[in-house]
Amino acid sequence: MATNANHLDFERPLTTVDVVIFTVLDAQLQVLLVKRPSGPEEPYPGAWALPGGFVDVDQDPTLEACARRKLLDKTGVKSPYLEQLGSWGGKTRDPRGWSATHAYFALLPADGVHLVQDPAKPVKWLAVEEVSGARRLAFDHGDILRAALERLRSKVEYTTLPAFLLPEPFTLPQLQKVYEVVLGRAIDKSGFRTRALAADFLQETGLMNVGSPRPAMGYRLKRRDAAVVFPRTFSPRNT
Amino acid sequence: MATNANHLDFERPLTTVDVVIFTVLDAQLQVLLVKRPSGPEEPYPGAWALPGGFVDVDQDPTLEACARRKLLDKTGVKSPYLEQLGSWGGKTRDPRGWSATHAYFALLPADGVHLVQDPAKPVKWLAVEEVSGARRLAFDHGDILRAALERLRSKVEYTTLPAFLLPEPFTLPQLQKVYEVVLGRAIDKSGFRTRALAADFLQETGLMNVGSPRPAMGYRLKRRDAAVVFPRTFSPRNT
DNA sequence: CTAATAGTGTCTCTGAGACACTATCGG
DNA sequence: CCGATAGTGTCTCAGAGACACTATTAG
Repeated sequence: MATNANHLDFERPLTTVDVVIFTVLDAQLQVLLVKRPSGPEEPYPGAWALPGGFVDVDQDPTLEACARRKLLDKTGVKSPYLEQLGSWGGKTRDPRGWSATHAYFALLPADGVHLVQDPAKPVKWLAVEEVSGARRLAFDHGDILRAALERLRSKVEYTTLPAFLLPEPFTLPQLQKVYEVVLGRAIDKSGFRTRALAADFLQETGLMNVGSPRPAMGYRLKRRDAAVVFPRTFSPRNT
Repeated sequence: MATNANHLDFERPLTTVDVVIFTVLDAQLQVLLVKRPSGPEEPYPGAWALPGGFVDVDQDPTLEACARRKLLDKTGVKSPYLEQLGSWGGKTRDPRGWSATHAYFALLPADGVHLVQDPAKPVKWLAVEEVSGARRLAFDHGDILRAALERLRSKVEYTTLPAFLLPEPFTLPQLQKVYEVVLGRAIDKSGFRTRALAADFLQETGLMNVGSPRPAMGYRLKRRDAAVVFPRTFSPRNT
């Protein structure tokens, strides 16, 4: 560490990873939130925030591994759909100093999750519509959530992403419901079915009885590692 | 800084910003590269790399401002099209320690650029096809460049992004050439024109003589701050 | 049988691809 | 007048939207 190594001797930003975890519960799109602890030096004590935290240079080999660790910590889920969302960094976003966060977003079926409660940091699902005004999130997590929602809603228009929000096997009517919940509008059944089946990403698993009069065909994903892209987007006429 | 503040007392990753700067020059898509300095403690001495470097917590208010600063340093260009690409971070990507980089990508017309040469760090344009095999980039910049290319090529299919690669005013045949260069294939003229004009993102600036027999209408962008999205993607039949 | 949900068939319309055509310039 | 480039018109076709239709179950 002689003359020339001092060029690393400057202040480094704080580095965190945050994860926007979505699911569909009670026919609503929900996001996982964690309550900030209330120590004297803690920023935003008691406020709700996205799950996340500092990168641990000893424990985390990569950013994505760090995101998966945080996800596993809170939900017990090992391999959900996970995608990088972007990064947010600046002088003022954290009162403790210049900080940069790497944001990921994850999709998972609600039934596979046992929320891991820690008395110091309660965890809960909240419908995304409820996050607003009074219920502001800590840091710039409101911005990050908005960006995640925008990304999700835009991708839902032309990919099979919503399938990752459902436990397998699922029926086409169930899948359509999820599309409608995320998009916030109704979709034509016939078009939806043609499109979904033409995309060739589903495998039949036999008829299922889901409490509705007529049983429906059950399906599971051919591949759980990536979403499939439709040739065109959904979009109502006259818009 | 008593009992409770020590929780910030751990090793922080190195934080950098890198910018993938594209232009079209000599009918080729080119990327700006900087030669790594060759000090004794420098990683990848003499190798070509993306322009970038450490975040300066005193100088940079945000990540994006940091990217713009680096861009201005090398090219003298103040406000090109700039978009976040993603982040790459891990234990092994930089021999100096755990590091995370925030990558941006920029599009600019070649004619507006005076490359700012620094004897210690030469700068040059290189056609993206030339970056490969023997000409490996420093760090994981090869991966970052690949991701930027993928993002650019995919967006070119359904947005007006390539317009940011041309000096204004430009003609539709010129714009079409840029699309073809980026996509690496020919596009039908008639379809291209209908589509471009229907997107309503161009403003006529009068006929231009560009050395071809017949003068063509010149155009400039109605808005330089964002790309416009087409209703469908380009894509040849039978694919 | 009826109600309710699953699943299909048919018509239309938009917008892209292919390609032949016309228009306008320099020499 | 000719060659070259700018710009237009016409046909077709894929795939989404709208919506009426049939199928299968529970009670």
